[in-house]
Amino acid sequence: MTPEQLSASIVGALTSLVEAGSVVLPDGVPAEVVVERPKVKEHGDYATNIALRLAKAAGMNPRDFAQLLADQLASADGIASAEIAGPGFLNIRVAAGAQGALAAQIVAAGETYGTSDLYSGQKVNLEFVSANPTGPIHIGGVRWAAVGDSLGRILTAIGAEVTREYYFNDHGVQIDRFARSLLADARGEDAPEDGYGGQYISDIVAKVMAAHPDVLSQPEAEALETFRAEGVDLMFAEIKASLHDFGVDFDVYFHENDLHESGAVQRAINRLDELGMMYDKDDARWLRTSDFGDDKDRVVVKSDGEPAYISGDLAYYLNKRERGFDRCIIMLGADHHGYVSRLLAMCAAFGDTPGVNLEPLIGQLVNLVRDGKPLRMSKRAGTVLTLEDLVDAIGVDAARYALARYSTDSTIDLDLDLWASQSSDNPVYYVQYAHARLSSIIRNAVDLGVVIDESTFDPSLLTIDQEGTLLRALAGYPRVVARAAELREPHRVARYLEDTAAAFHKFYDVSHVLPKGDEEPTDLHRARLMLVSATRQVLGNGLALLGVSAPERM
RNA sequence: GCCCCCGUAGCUCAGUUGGAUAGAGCGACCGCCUCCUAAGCGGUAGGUCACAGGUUCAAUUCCUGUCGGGGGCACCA
Repeated sequence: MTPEQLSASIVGALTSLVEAGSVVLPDGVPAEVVVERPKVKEHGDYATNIALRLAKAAGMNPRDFAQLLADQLASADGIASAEIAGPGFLNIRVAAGAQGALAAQIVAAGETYGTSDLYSGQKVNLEFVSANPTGPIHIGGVRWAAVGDSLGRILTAIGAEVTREYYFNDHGVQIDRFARSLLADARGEDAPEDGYGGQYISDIVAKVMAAHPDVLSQPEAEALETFRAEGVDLMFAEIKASLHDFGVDFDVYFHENDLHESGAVQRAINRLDELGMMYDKDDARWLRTSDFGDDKDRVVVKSDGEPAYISGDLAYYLNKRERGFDRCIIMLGADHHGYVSRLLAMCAAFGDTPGVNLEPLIGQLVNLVRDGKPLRMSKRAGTVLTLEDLVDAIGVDAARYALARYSTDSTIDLDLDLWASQSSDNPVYYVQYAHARLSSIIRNAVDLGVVIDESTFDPSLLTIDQEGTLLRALAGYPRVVARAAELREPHRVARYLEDTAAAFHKFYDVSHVLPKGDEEPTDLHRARLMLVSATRQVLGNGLALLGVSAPERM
């Protein structure tokens, strides 16, 4: 009995009541009924407030409505009891056998347990990180690497066809600054006022000069071009490698420069022109973004004839749509939130639906703390904490988990001392430890010759509270995955795993799964082993959605 | 001035179609290993859910305002 099945039973009961004429529902019977797991054990295995919600429309007292529903439900399969409580809640207890059967279903489903087809047939473009190739990925971008990649896995789990994409800003003045910074370093000069500094600059210079020993004797413009082209390539290779080591690989690395060189920018502008969205003023070309909620119109082509930054985004968005993506999700830091309204306006100007075809997600920033004091980063001074620094300090699993377990609406403080301490304070160990314990039980079961399959599994033997709680936690997994996907909130998966790991640890503490000593295996041992197998499957599936390893031993 | 996010236990944070007695980890205190991994479990202590109104049978949740913290408001990218 899963929450979905219970929901269906309640809908069935409502339908019966309506058909019998016992109740009148002007708006019809709802397609599904939300059931929740009560916080208090006395409130049963599941509870629903559907009687409270429908009573007014039915013109009935909520408790009377609930009573009718309870009587109807009492005869339904797998339901042990349904009681009315408070103003009209319905507290439901599930028959032991009906609940335990889920364990075998999970084991049979394996890696597919929790997946669905909610987004099947949808092509989703997920753009994240997209850090400029003027330096290593710093801590701000790492949050998006962890959250974005996890969101990609979660959307895939609900059936979407996901393309992970990295927009590579290799066009514009920041690249010129980068090239000038490299040249200055090669000449032994200080970094330019608006340039970049740090050890990584010197490292790149050394590589470029090794490949082009004569670069400093080239004319200025030529030397600058050599440093630009080589430097960007080296930087980009380094970024890709860091992300790969972090478990994040993109399907497409899109170069902004290509949009300008291929004429895609001009085509996008022409399209908007045809749609009547462009106008000329003060020698510049403007897009009517204020018609679609932006504060003001935006310059697309500057008065000097150069395309403004937004022109690349116009072309890039159009390009994504032409590649067949129904949904283009872009993950941006809070320092870019001011850009959201014009992106949405741009989407609308193309005649698309903002929030559907284009969906910018804003996440708050990550602060670094050391010795209780905030750490100031400066790109110019080179005091940047990079993705690799973070991984060196706390490892990939802890880093990914730590960054993915918080709502992206919250600014997070990352205490370097705490995370570097590798202490067991980190919740990722709690979940991983549960998985390792489960794996250990399964290994021992094999050694003891205890085997379980559907034919020898008696779900009605899983009767104690901790088994029921664990089973209900496992039953909730598909819904958590669906909610995490629809709300774009991977942290829900992490929190769910912590709850489920806790339910398992509590079960482990009170019930011994395997025979002790020379005890003969019983049906109860086998039933619990099935529950253990199902739990390991769910924790493993969930950790995979976060890109965190599920260790067999710790 | 305008826009976005946040304000819940000492700390870090969960809590969505609005529900019952407010949740977890860490920290503090007291317990539990002759038995499958003690990186675990049980218990105690700790709260005006920032504040004030409003909607509702019901508000931490929705609306308005105030205060506090953070981040933004270019013919820069």
